[in-house]
Amino acid sequence: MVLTEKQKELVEQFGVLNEKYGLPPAECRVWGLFLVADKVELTFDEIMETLNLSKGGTSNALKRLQMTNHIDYITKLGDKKRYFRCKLNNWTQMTKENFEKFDELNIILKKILRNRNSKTTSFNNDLKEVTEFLDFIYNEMLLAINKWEAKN
Amino acid sequence: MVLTEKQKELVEQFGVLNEKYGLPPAECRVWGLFLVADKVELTFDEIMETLNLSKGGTSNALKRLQMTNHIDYITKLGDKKRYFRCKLNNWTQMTKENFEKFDELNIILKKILRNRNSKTTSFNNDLKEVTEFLDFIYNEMLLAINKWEAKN
DNA sequence: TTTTTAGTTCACAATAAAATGAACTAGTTT
DNA sequence: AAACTAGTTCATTTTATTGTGAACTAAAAA
Repeated sequence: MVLTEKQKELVEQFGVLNEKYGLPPAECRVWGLFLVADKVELTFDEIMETLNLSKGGTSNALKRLQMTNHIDYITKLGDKKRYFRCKLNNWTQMTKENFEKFDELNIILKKILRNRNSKTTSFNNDLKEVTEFLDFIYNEMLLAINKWEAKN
Repeated sequence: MVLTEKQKELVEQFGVLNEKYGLPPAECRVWGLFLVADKVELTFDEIMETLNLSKGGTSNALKRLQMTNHIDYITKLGDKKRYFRCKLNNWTQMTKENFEKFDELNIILKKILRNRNSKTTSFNNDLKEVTEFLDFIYNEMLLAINKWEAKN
């Protein structure tokens, strides 16, 4: 499979952004490839050759993308190859999970607040307000996702 | 400054969580220390000694936390030392910036969508729906933050 | 039953990120 | 001006993360 310059550029842009969130470069590129490719089903070798990855690297990236639910694969009768596909119907779920992680921080902040020395009143009040803000936002997020799901 | 076991535990928990978001361990611990400490103003040496960090490491962590607007410092007349403090009044701003980053991904997805081969109709429609969902959530987020700011 | 195909695993190499601490700067005190 | 204090910088080391490719497994074809 040959990518246009534009496709390559988009794979890299998508990659760089996701690397900022801690994904390994190879995994970002594979995910990006699925998003820009002219077809929907990609084989192991196509991915490996198009992105110039090693076998191990390709295998690892695909494994991780499956574990994180970004891709899956189908098989075809009388054909040993796997046909990998990008899943796009899981973004509300993914986003929800993102907000759960956001909430985890708040959970720790609340624990910290409960254990603080009561003498630092002003700081404690400010921290309390932060946790209330985060509670509020988290809740609004869940409402927003519900609203979207009701509409669609 | 001596931390209780509970305080140490909270620093580590806060640290591990933030490391997941890509912050260096030392920086996470310094930030955490500010959150659990029994006092609000901490000096360079207190931080360094309490967390067993090197001078360079401490300096670097403090620099980064200042750049990201999590801490600042005050000085006192006839005293060369800096008194570092954790800022808690910037969380709505921080949260807003987080959502901007979230929106960056959507911006790339929209670019990708515009460049896709029109033959993969179903995939393209799914991708379009993802971008619409992300648009919707981003917008709801901004509304939620405004709502909070109006209330407070 | 040998060979080919499709992919995984894993020891190792390459690269990148973080921490260390000695040498430095710049302000203070003596 | 010498000595001290508070913190920064930066070359080096330490540690952790990624990627590589050869050896492997397991299924299918010859």
